[in-house]
Amino acid sequence: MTPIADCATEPSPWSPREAELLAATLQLLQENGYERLTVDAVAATAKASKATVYRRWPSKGELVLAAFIEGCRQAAVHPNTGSLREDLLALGEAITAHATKHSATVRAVMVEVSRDPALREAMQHQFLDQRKALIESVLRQAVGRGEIQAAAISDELWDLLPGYLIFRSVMPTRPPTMKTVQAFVDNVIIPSLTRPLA
Amino acid sequence: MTPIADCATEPSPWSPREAELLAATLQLLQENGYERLTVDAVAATAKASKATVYRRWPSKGELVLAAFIEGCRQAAVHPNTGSLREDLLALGEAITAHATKHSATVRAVMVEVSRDPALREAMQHQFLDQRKALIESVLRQAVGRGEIQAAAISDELWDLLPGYLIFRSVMPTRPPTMKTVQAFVDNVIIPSLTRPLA
Amino acid sequence: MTPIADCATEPSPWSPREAELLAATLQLLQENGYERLTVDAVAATAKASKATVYRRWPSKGELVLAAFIEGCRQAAVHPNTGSLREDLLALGEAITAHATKHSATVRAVMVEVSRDPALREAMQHQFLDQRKALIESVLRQAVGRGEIQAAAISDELWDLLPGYLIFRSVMPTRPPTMKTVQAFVDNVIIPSLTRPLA
Amino acid sequence: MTPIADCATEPSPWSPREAELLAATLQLLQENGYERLTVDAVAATAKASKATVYRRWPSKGELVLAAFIEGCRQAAVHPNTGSLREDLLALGEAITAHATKHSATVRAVMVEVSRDPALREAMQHQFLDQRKALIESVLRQAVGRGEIQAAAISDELWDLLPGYLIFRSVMPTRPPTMKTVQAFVDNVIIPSLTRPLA
DNA sequence: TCATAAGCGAGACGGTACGTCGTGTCTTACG
DNA sequence: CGTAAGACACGACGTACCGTCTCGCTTATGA
Repeated sequence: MTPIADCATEPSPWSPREAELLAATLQLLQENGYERLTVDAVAATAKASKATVYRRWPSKGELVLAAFIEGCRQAAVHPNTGSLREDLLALGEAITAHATKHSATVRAVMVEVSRDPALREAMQHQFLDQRKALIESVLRQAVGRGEIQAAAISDELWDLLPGYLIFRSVMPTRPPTMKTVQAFVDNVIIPSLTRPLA
Repeated sequence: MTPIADCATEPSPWSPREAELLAATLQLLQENGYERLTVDAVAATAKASKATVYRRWPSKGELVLAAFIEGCRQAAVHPNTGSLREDLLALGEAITAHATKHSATVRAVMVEVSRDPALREAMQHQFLDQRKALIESVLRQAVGRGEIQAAAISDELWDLLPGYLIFRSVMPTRPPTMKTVQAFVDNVIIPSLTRPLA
Repeated sequence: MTPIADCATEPSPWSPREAELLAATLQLLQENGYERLTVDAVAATAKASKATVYRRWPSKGELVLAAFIEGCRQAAVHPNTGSLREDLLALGEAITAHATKHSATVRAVMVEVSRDPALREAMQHQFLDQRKALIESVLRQAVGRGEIQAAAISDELWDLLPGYLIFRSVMPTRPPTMKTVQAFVDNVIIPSLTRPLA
Repeated sequence: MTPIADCATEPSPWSPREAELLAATLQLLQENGYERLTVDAVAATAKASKATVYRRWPSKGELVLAAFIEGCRQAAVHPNTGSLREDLLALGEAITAHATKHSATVRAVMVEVSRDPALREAMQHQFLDQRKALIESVLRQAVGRGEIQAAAISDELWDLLPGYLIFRSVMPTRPPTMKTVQAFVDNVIIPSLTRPLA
């Protein structure tokens, strides 16, 4: 079960200094959560000034979203194991690991994105589109291998795997585990993808 | 295996005055989101004073959680249609309607609950436990009717239906619709519950 | 130098319960100063309820003034030593002792009285008039004994002795002492009263 | 024995912005008294924000004391008429005018200074020391002119003139007038300073 | 002897100011 | 010119106190 990052991860659009600021943001989000994250603290941690931060990201929300997307970009995986089940497990585990580690960030992003259409836009184009493409590519490969039928691929429910796992990460009472991922893949996704179609 | 559809929803633990405050909170949350909700505005809307609010709920987070739970309690449904599919659809649609309407509140609750163990506790005992019991009762009824096997009921994934739908409500880019619910029930949950078991 | 309280001190106009409340007020004023005095604390100290306090004295200001006046009434002296100097020393020392002990109360009374004409009125009739009469009686006795001329008695400066001593009590940097009183009587008041008149 | 009448009043320690804030404070104190003065109103009057006020003066008490001291500094007089009586009248009238105009501030300062040792300290070094020096210089000039004996200068009663006049200003029932000052100087202070010494 | 009312304790309530903190804008001085 | 430092206006937070009020409980008389 070796995830293979052959897929060209597009390069970071950020200068080294900007990457530092985003990393500081991510770290502080992880430590303190969103509400206790202050732009002052981000600047101080990166030994920068608030103006430097605001010059790039005109609001706390944009900063946090940028940090989130950059964090996801860095942690991106492109499993290609030759088996649908293995691909899904790899993907699920990667998502679980990252979302659990950065659950505070995910919650913050949900809040901020819902408040600002521009952020929604950015989220869509800089993150969701890629993720959807990734999942569809995994499924199409499985179709190619004859594991599932093409008609089983749903546009409505393409985010089933990440959606449920992120829900679980974001609910602080029951963070997902590897057992969760396995049960979800074996008992939900595979049955759904291989169900008899009308 | 007693039907519970009409089971007495436990009574509100709040005095009329408190209910007013929670209703005002819920309404303002819906209108403005969590960050733009001010305790002053809650008090003003309910023609109360800030002190009156803080006497009950010592922080904005606790107020919002209480309002959320009370809102869920009032909107609670206990479907008992005699068919698993219909029960799940009814449940899913109720969850979707409520979560879509109150998505800002749900996001806020996720953030607040993750910050305070006491809120986590309250969330668990005053909300999640009931919801889990409700879903298990729906499934057990289906077992009683022979629609599914008892072994298909999973403790790990009991929140599959609400989890995914709430994820969709909370991601502002793709709110769930009735079509989403139907596809999810027919193509994911039912296949999962009726899959061949080892 | 024996101060003699032959002068009929008029009886307290307060019931025992009211006297308790005023005593509690006075004590708390002494301990905490005016700003940290709360009506709640007064009620609690006297094991009464706020309503009981407010029924008698409709505001914190009136309560404090009443407590002040009652305190002065209880500590009143009427020196009659047969010597002007001794009378003045006795009076000055009594004033000094009381005003030093209750300086916080005096400050509070000044503030409150200046804010409310009704309190000003009460202060005038229930306190200042008596005090003025007392001092004039001491001076008139001295006139009778031939110690000073009647013309030396000034209506403009009748409060010279209490005025300066209270000023000193109320300025927290230099509370008056017995030495202050003696110097003031010997070097200021007596020279003033026995100065050559035009 | 150098005349100090025209001595350079030490410059204001405040920036223009700070002076504005203190002026606003002083004006509002005069209009509303201390209790009805709000820091919000001070900030609003000076088109500043509360934080700006609190950055300089960490409490309402410190703000008010600073405003008082600055007000006194601006109104300071250094009489040098060549005659003790005239000097004292000038001083007394200046004190009376200022203390009458700002009686609410004086009362507030007494209360606040008595509550906080740091304020007491500030009051002592930034105000009382100067005032004592001023009076002693007036008296020493009179000694130089042979009007009074050096031994008549008392360290215990140096604040006789301001003390009584401020007492009168602060008691709202009998504010001092020019007649008061004249009577006090002629009938009390001069007799005291020119009394036969042992 | 009992009830009916007056006074009381307890304490919730609306209101208002406090002092704190974070955001996003701006200016100043350095490199 | 970009940056670090940090002041500033704004506005919400959570706390405290005032003066009003509504509850029951007691107690003290009048039927």
